[in-house]
Amino acid sequence: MKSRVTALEVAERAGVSQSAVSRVFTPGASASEKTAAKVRRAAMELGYRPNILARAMVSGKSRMIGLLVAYLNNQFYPEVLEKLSNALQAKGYHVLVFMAPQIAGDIDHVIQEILDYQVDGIVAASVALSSELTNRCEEAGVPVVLFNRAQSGDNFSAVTSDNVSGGRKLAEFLVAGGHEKIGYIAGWEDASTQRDREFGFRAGIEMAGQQIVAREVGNFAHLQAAEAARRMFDRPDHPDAVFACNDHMAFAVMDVLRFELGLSVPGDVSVVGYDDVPNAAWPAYNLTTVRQSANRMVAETVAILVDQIENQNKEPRRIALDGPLKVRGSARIPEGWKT
Amino acid sequence: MKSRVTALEVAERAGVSQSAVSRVFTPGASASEKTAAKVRRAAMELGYRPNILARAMVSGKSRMIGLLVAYLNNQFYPEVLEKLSNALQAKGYHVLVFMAPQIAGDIDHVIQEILDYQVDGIVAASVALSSELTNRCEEAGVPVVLFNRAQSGDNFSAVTSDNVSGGRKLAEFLVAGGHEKIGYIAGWEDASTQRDREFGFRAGIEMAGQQIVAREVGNFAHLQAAEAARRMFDRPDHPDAVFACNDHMAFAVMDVLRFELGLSVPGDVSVVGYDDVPNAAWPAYNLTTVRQSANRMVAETVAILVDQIENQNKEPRRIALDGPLKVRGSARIPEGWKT
DNA sequence: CTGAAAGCGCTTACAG
DNA sequence: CTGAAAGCGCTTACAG
Repeated sequence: MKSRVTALEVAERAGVSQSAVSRVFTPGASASEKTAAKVRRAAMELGYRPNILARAMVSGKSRMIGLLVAYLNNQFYPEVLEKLSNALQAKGYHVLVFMAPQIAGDIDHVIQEILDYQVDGIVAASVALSSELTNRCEEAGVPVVLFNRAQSGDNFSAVTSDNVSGGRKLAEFLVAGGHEKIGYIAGWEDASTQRDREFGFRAGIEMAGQQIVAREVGNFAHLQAAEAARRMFDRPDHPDAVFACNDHMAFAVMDVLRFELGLSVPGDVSVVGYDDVPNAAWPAYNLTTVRQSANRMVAETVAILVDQIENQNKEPRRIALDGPLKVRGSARIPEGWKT
Repeated sequence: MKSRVTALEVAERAGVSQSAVSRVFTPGASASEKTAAKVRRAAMELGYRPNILARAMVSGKSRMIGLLVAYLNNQFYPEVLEKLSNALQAKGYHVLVFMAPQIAGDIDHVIQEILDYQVDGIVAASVALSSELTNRCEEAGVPVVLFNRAQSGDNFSAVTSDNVSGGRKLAEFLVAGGHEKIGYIAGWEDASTQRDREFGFRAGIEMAGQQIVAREVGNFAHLQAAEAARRMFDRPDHPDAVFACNDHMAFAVMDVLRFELGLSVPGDVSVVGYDDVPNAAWPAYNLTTVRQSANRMVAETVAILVDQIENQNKEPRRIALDGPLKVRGSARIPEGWKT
């Protein structure tokens, strides 16, 4: 193991100064074509590549973005990670991944660790940050984007879909389908997505003069959603429709209804979800849901991050993207609602 | 944005030298309890945390592991990423993620980028590396572990399941189930997992005096697997059983059989897969498969990596973990095979 | 355009 | 145990 080639070695071989080597490898720096050629030649022969960490030290830019993520078993997040990583890669950044701890209090530690790596920005997916933490990030000059989670406070940006509107659309759809006993399976109660989707859903139901007749908590988890479905549906007077707060839970609900309780979906019960993960379109589920575009959310996230990093723009931005209803066979489809 | 607190500032406030501060924050370094107390106090008051990048420069250890990954839409990989990240986090390392480009030739560039970040090790999941690249990594003293892919060459480690044995088990299972027209849907032909699983599967089939009667290529992709299923089954003399080279493809195959071609699974056709991703156990699919334990594979990967990094152990290791057959309802179950 | 010098924030021999 | 000094591999004013 011979250690890495250094800029100084390249400089010596090319017969120029270390500064010259640096300039040739720094886009936009001034170097004559003649010098550049000599340097590039020597670098090639020696197999030289600049040490990004050293560059980061002096420039103060690590070109790393910290990503804090939970719920990787929910298909939405792998998609987000893939797209985020690709979009960032295209801009010369890379993602340093941190799994969010189960205990909310431990999240602060992890954010500190992320900061220790001198990342240029942070994306926090589906986690809440204490205001103390967002303050620390602000002091450190590290922009933070909350992804798929909103939160009060004003020193960070947030990108979500319009969860209230999405919830309302689902309510209107179920009401139009003639349902009169509508249930709701909640996500994690502290999550803004859970609260907003439920708020919009209830608003839509109440607008039609109805009430939600049953409510259980599934905490965005497969097993807990299945339990919730059992409690809600293993009884004669069960609802005739249910909104599971995300697709990931809706799949568990559909499986319980069909394979444990012998109920037909959508014959006996209409099921709808939220996210439109790839699975939702698979025939086995064919789930009616609200599309939350990972593509668009990631694009907004990257745009905000890069703007804040490269233009020192300190203005936090809140984005709530509208998501269309995807009407599919897991629910009774009212006349004229087919998409 | 006030810039970060430095060790020197802490030293001044604590009335000690910069070296003393460094020692207090370096596990195992010698500092008196008295000094340590003063330093810790000053650090706390100032909100000091060591700059990991600066530490990395002088120590030569970045505590970052580069992960090159493709196929994030295959549920196996999010699970791997989550577990790998957690296991590494527990050892004080973190994962820098790079998405593998579609074009095989571009993979070399990406590995170079990974190396530029001075990672302490590399995990390449489901991608092949040119021997030139593994040589570069070796020269740079960066251990490489191929994950879920084997390859000839001798300067890197590899962790897989025993794909040959797994393929054979599936063949024996299908033969025992009385199937006489067995088909195979291949993954990406260049992948060692594809080759090994097919090899084992064929061996098992031939051991029973049979031959594979149909073969199509699904390239490990959902859409292409669906196409492959259509070609194979949209005809009267279709196979009575099929092995899709991974679960991700098997789901697509099952959906096509049931919802497009009106075939019953397992009534008309038995379907088996490989991986045992979470979805496989869901009632909608209930897929018979070979368990490839992300947990165990990740544990081996981390053990190898950490050993090579921390003990300068240069010995490459190849691990092929045995995976049990998970017998489930997507296939006709022979007497006594229920697990 | 180019080079010598300083410095990014640490750690690590080396003396004491 | 502790401090002064050197150095990790770069970039960036500063002169020329």
